[in-house]
Amino acid sequence: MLGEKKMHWADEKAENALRDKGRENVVASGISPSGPIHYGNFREILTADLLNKAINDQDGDSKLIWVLDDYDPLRKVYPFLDSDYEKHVGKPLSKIPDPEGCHESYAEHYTSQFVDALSDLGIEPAIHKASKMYKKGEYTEEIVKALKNRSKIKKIIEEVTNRTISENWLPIKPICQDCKNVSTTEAKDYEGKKVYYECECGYNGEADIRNGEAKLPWRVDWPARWKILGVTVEPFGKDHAADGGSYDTGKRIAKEIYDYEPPYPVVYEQIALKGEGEMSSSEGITLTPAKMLEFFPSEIIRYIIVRKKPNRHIELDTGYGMLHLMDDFKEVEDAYYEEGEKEKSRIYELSLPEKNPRDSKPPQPPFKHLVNATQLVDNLDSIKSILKRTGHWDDEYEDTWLNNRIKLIRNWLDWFAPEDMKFEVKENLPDKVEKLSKKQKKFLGKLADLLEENDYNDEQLNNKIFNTFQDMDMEAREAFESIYLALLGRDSGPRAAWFILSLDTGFVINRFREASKVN
RNA sequence: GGGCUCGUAGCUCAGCUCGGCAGAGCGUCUGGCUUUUAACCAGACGGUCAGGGGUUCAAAUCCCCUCGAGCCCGCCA
Repeated sequence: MLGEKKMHWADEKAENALRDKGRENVVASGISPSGPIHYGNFREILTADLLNKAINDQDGDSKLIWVLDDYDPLRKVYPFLDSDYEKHVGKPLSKIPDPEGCHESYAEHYTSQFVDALSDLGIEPAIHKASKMYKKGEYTEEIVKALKNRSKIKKIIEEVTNRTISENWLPIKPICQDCKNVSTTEAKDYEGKKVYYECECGYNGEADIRNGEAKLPWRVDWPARWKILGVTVEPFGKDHAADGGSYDTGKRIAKEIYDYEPPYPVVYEQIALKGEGEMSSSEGITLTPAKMLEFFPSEIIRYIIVRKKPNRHIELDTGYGMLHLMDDFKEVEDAYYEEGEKEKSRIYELSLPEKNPRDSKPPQPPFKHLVNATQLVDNLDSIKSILKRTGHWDDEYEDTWLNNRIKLIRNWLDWFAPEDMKFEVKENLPDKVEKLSKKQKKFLGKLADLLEENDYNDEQLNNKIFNTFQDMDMEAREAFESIYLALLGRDSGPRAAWFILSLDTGFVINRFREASKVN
């Protein structure tokens, strides 16, 4: 792969990381479970996964970790929370009850949903919970160092961010033993492993830094964590990357305080939902990977992110966008199996949740076709026969593939499909039949007669339809339009003969008669 | 105040790192499949590369400015 003219962005960055950091790498993601972990957050860990994979593919020795920041305080009562969560604002997420009562804590609840989806999407990071790391004393050495170097750290933050920090500031946030808040405490002094603090709740106490009674503030926590876990590569959002942001201060704190080279950074852009704005749990604009798995094939969920460079903004369009995605994905799939463009083929490999693509090309019935078939008939065999008729299904293909795809499409139709992609056989005579001409009505009447007289197979009915309108000196379009207007209330539809035969014949006869009698 | 990303065909975008004839898919239109389409095949239409200036034999690509869209940072993480 090295030396190829076109590499995937993950391969380029992996090459850089290997050059800067050597063969052994730890790729970290640092998502915090402050609410439903959405697709925008997923970009971070997928980016990390891709880098990890790409490094290993270039003969590196890399592992993927997720530092789960569950010691982060709840910032506010998010729209999805009950108002009585007010009392938990400021407490670490691991110490707040699960809003739905099914897990040990708030953090646990949102983490576990996400972790399940991750494994379906082929990502299995080693998880390091910040709460555990603090409680087990893994941070002790770095906290002590931070406290000792408090004036240096203060100076770094002041220089990089151009702000002034109060003279007696300490780089430590104790968790109030009384009210459990971390955002309302102020460290006043320290001695050895003890920090003396005051809390807005009125409690004054001391915190032992070895067992999770205090945490480092973010700007110091991050570099400390790099050192503790040996992080060499880390993707993070542009919020951290802004001038004077936490990567800028983290870089210097890592080098000057912890004597550690900061990780190779990969900055990624946010993901927006078309028409709604950037995803953010605090705004309630969220689409989680777990939810997406109910209507997107898993490889597409990865593909959306894989195909874009991390610094490109992504606007996720779950409506028409789905059609584009499916078309585009076919192209990269073809590139892989037919030895097309290297970069596309690589995008395909990286999009699959599985380690390796299957030996032969998976089924590729056109998405729109499948959407139509799914709406037309309701069972697997009928859908299969529609696909076979158009040459899009092979008996060698597995039913499970199709079953799964149909399930996703049904959900998509219910939730996101644009109206003009949907059709349904109208229960009652559609209003649009008033568009029918005299001739068209007569034609429908004749069709009703024919259906009444005899049973037909699809070919026979198709021929009858053609004979009928040709005898009447009608245009094909005119004739078919009348059928669709009567049944669907729209002027086009699925192949008429097969469509009619998939419905109840008595129902169709009645409908055609009714339509033929409209004034 | 500072920073980032984006602006290329009706739509979604690639191309920009490293300058060399403006591209793809979808849509549309036309034709084909001796029988319709929202299957399939072929072809066509379609662009002041946001605007202006500069560098260059040569600029979508590099530099500067302007406009427009979205976002981020300012002792929260």
